[in-house]
Amino acid sequence: MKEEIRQTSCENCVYRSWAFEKLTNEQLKEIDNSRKEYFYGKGEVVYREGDKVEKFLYLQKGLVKLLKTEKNEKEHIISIAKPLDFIGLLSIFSTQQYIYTITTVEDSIICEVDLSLIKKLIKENGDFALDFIEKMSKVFDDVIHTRLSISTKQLRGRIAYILLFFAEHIYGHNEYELPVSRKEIAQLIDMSTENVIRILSEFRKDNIITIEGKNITIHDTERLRRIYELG
Amino acid sequence: MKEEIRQTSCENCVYRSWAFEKLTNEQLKEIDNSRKEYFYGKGEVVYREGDKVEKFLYLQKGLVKLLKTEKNEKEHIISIAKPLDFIGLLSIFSTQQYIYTITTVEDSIICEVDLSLIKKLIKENGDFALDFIEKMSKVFDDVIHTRLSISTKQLRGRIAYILLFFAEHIYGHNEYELPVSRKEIAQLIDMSTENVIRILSEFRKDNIITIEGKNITIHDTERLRRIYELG
DNA sequence: CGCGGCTTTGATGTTCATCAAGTAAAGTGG
DNA sequence: CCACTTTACTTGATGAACATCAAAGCCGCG
Repeated sequence: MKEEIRQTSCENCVYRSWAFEKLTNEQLKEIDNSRKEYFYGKGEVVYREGDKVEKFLYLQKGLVKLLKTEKNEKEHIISIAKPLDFIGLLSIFSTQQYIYTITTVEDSIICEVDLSLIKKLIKENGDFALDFIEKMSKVFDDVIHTRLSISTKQLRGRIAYILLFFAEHIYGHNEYELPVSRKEIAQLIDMSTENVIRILSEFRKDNIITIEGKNITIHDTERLRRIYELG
Repeated sequence: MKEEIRQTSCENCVYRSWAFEKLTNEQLKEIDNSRKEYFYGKGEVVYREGDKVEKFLYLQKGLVKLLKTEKNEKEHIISIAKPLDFIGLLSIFSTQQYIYTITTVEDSIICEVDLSLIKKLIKENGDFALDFIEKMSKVFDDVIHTRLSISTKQLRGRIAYILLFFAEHIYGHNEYELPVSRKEIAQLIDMSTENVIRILSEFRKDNIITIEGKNITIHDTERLRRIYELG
């Protein structure tokens, strides 16, 4: 279901005013020429652990997850990325191979640019390079902050976190359709699927949220935030 | 006990052949001029959460820890850095203030360079910029990999990890003096101090290690590695 | 319509933090 | 240098938090 498409040009892309802000028009054109744009249906694998890193990827639309398979076969979700998050960036500059698997969790559009071109532009354009470093730094900070938030909290706090994460970071609404299964939530925040369900039910009984299948409505954001902060 | 010293020049520094490999002699001289070198005794605070970020730091000698204080007052160690690890790097390019506290765990020598100078050199020297990005990427990968290893394992696996970490990553010997207290180990790998002690004792009873106060000797590396890998 | 995956709830057992209490080691002031 | 205080270390006992197991309903899909 992966298929190449070409809807927009780089000039009008949201990334223009973000990652590629510092590029000259010439340089942006180079990107646009090297670039391939792909549509992926929900649940498709974009790259697999061990695949060779040759492309710089960015998510134009949709939602993806980065996951790692443990030695004991368990899958573990590192992070969920939306457009304007770098994806796959965690390793592309330091290893030859992907160390995470990237999978879509919603229909997505992903652009690929030759990594060698990005490297060339970093060398050529100092402002771009510095901007790039600053954005990398921010992304990494976020990931580490998140992992730390999760690992130091107990289950109720983690569920509160993930509910707020989708509401505030991903959708910007208190009412949304969960793009992931209960099991995926469990993999993301280090707990068992059963307990994800149990605690969601608790929150429902306490009138903090409403659940109808995948549809979540948060009624009491403040209370949820307190639960998150107190762990 | 912090005091300014000046032992070496950048030209002979180990960093020369690492972070600053791609700089010209001219540029390296700029670094050397801007640079201040400090000695810190064991246990001193280098920077505190909330301090303004103005300097790029690197550890020339010694060992430091990065820690974060939770809302509930608990301290949590993010990572332990040795020379050639970037320190404080996790945030210096994305925030105005340190989001971690940096403390020495052994006597250390730390160099400071104006961050604005590093930024200037990144803009001027593309090879340096790219090299810098690659090294950042690697450091971040390591931190994330470590956090993930720790959070998905149970206590025995975590203790095995930390014992191997010091043996292989920090000291390169199976016999070493622990630079941190049991409590600090607990803060680093998310468990209670009591259980750190209990599991160390178990490993001793099983003849995997010998403990004499702070002195650790690993007898059965392979068994430790199995414990680490199986969780 | 039946099969497999997702969801839900209850019951059970394990892992782990916490509490308590005591010993050893390491600073601190006179 | 010794009494004193504090901090680090250690072991056992208890209970809470959580994973795991089991069983059943639900839903989408071939």
